[in-house]
Amino acid sequence: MHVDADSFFASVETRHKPSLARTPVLVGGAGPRGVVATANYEARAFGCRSAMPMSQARVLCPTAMVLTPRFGAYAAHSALIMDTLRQLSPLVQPVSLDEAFVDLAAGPFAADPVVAADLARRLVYNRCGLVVSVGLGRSKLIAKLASDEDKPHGFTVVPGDDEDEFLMPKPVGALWGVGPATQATLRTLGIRTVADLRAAARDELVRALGEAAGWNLYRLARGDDPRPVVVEREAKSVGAEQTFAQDLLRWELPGALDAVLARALRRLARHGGGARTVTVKVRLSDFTTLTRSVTLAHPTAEADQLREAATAALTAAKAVEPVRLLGVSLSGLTHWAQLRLPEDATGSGVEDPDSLKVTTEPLSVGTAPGEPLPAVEGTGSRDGEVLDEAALRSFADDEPEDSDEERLPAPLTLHTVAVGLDVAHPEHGAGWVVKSEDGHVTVRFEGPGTGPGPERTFDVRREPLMRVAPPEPCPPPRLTSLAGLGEVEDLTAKLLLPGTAPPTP
DNA sequence: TCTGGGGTCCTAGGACCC
DNA sequence: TCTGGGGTCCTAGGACCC
Repeated sequence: MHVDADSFFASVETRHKPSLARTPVLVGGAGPRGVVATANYEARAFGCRSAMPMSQARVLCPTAMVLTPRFGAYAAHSALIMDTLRQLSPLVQPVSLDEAFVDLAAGPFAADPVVAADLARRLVYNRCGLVVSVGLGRSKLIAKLASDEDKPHGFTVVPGDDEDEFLMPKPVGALWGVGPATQATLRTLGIRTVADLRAAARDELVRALGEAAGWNLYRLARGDDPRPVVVEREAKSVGAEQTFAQDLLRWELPGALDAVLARALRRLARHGGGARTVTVKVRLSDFTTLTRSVTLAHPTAEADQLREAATAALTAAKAVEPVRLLGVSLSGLTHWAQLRLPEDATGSGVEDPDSLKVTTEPLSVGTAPGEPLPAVEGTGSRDGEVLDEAALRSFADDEPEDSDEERLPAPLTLHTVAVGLDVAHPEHGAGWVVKSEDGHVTVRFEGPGTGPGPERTFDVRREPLMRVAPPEPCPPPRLTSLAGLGEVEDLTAKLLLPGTAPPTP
């Protein structure tokens, strides 16, 4: 089963902001260089799409409400959706915040996949008011295409016998892994549909697309997709990047690199352990993109070492100003990290790992490679150079971004205010920022449990407004029925969780 | 209208090793 | 004496996904 929440970010927004129901909503970067992350269906009617420059979307749909993303709220809803799916089978593979594969054969519904799929959409709706599309098939390929088939609120079952009929007419671009470039290449071969693809010779595909992609498409065109549902995968890299509202000049680069690196380091700290390779990405104003990487002799979690490597990589890129984007990616991740060694042992250019081993103390007692390390701090380094949340925060302080980690509640300032954020007023209660204009913030006081609420405008220099955490996911005002699912009703009763109202007939 | 940010995977070339 | 074949690791770029 493949489950996909419909226009996920936008749906969470309208769930929390009842006054926006049935009106166009765009979620994404509201700044000059933002793009649309999600447009709801009302906005799509005007031609707005994901990945479109926000400036363009605003022209297409001037009446749309443009909201800054609230990742905390999306993560909470995502967790609830995934939890719900795990009640149908232990084998759940989240693909992103809003999407997951479920191996129903591994759960109690092995014999009733259709019931499970129906249950999935109803349970998710009743627990948080979000609508999902589900697809059922014998493979990930088919299930994913099936969930795409008639969204929103789709429910498509493709029995094994119908796979060819379902697959053949689809454009090749519908297949996972076939983007614009591959489509263009295939078009030169006269291949537009999966049927065309199936008629192509394997060697021809491999010649045109390379070993991996050619083989892959050859098999997918035949409905041959043995990929299993995998519950957990190790992260291979963590990183951060930022497109600046205005291009940076050369003298601004070191400071900007530090700030981006700080965010990457925070993610590394969350992952636990160290990294061996630092890759710096530079996008120039003409959009040409360069990457330069530095690989260390040993994985490390030390900010100084990683910063040194990042600086070296940036220098190697020989970037010419103006610079539009800077990024830092840390790869070669381990769950353990090399501590700083005495000066004489760490002289640059030490390449032979064995020569270092003698002086290397065990990193953290009782933690083997592969075992997650709770935190890097406190591993015994004396110079305090090991990653430390507080220290890192201190040099990333000037960043208004990263609201996802900010501690809430916090006073709303003109620096942190953005349309869509959750706020609270001591008298009027909880609401969200509708507008912010020269010191005056307009708030609409409503939430997932209220109807459309009233608007009020405040002078934030006088009136105390607090930024608060988003509302918790909660059942919608009207639940959908779980009746009519036959013998499984007993089971569904068991699956209903505390806090979820009983089904209405 | 002027192009986000988090990732994964693949390819090709070069260095290096046996 | 005039050039094999296996492999790994690293780097840069690019395609792709949501």
